[in-house]
Amino acid sequence: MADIVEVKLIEFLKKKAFQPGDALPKELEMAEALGVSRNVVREGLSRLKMLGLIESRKKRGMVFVHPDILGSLEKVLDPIIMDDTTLKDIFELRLVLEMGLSELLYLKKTEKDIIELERIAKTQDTGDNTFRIKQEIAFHGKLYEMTGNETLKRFQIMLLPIFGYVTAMEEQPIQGKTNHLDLVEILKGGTKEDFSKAMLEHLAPHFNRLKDF
Amino acid sequence: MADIVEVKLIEFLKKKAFQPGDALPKELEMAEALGVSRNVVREGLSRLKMLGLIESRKKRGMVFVHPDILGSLEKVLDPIIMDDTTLKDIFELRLVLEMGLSELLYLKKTEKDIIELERIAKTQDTGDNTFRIKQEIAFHGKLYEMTGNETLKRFQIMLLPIFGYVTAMEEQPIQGKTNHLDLVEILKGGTKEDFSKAMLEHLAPHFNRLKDF
DNA sequence: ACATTTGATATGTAGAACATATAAACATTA
DNA sequence: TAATGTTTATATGTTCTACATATCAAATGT
Repeated sequence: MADIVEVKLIEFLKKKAFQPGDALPKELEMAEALGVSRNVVREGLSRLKMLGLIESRKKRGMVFVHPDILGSLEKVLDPIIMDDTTLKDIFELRLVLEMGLSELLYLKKTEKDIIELERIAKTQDTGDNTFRIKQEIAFHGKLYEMTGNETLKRFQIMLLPIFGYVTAMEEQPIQGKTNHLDLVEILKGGTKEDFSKAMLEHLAPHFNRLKDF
Repeated sequence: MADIVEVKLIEFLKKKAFQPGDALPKELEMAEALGVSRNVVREGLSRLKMLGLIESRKKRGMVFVHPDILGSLEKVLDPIIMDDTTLKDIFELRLVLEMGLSELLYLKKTEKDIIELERIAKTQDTGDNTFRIKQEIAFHGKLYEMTGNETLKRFQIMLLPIFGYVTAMEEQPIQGKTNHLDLVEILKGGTKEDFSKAMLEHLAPHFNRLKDF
């Protein structure tokens, strides 16, 4: 019945429209008000703490903070403990994000970004597989970074293990016929539509993989 | 220091490669093994329970289950308690998803889906604002549903309040020059590229909104 | 052979006690 | 007076004990 307390606490926070830094009632008061032991209240508070909704400071009490919405997701987004269906869903989600990025990229890209992106793309692709993956991560990570959307970027980083897990299943990595340098060239002078098309070609091997699931 | 216990428990789960249904050691054993009181262990377990990593049954003990990765996100994804930057990020994320959907849609769409989608789109648009929003939700919700990706669909549902909150800021709703029926028509006979373009036009008012933040 | 009772066991809840850190009030000194 | 050091009250952190409750499993009775 700590679940109930948890829900009530969250409702309480939303209802009162707390500002960051505002202090919550003390544990004993809550326990009394809800008719449960301090122990149960602490369990509820502990969960909110993990969700990043509150922080506790001795003597001050619990204070409300703006939640770190991705914090909790981070803890469970691990391919080892996920079921296969969700794994596929997440893999697909990543591809959808990647495809949808074009519009934002063309809104926000700067000269400086593109130069940096080109530098990353030009890094020699040795035969080493772990290096290739690193380079892949760097390039696509930079794309997300260019959007200036921190949440999006963090989300992408969290998705990497999933991506790695799925792609690691195959021995011989299949390259799309459009590579990173092609993408950079389009970003320099081409249209959004060209970029979308090129990105699709670049991701084609992954889209094909969806059918195997 | 329940944080430490939480991390250790999660590590433990990942390390042991638990199968769903497997029982964890009992609370007292863990407490002893970790050198803390049963209370602290319970706090940690309580958090895992909230993350959907474990379920507890009396006498049986705690059993591992495949996590509901979006469950925890659901609890904190509320515009009231989010900071403005994150709010904008999430709003943007939704647009990115919507734009990236085309590829999946063209992979998975069926005759039946399109008929249903057309039915939704044809529902008369009365002047009523709340109705218009409902209809908007129904249409775009159906698009996500058509992908067959349950995680994606759930995610989209969670994003709705954010979308509603942001769009509610303006009094007079601005319609894009491409409407739902146009999109359906393209889905019937047009190409992916046409669809992407049309979707962009449809979402144009929202993309414009990004500049105001 | 089947239904019932009983007991053992692991989680759930409660309450008291003490530890610890710290904000605020108070006292001390230059 | 202002700066600094000390005390004190207080809210969270941790531990321990006791009991409630549900349920699996074995013993018992029909």
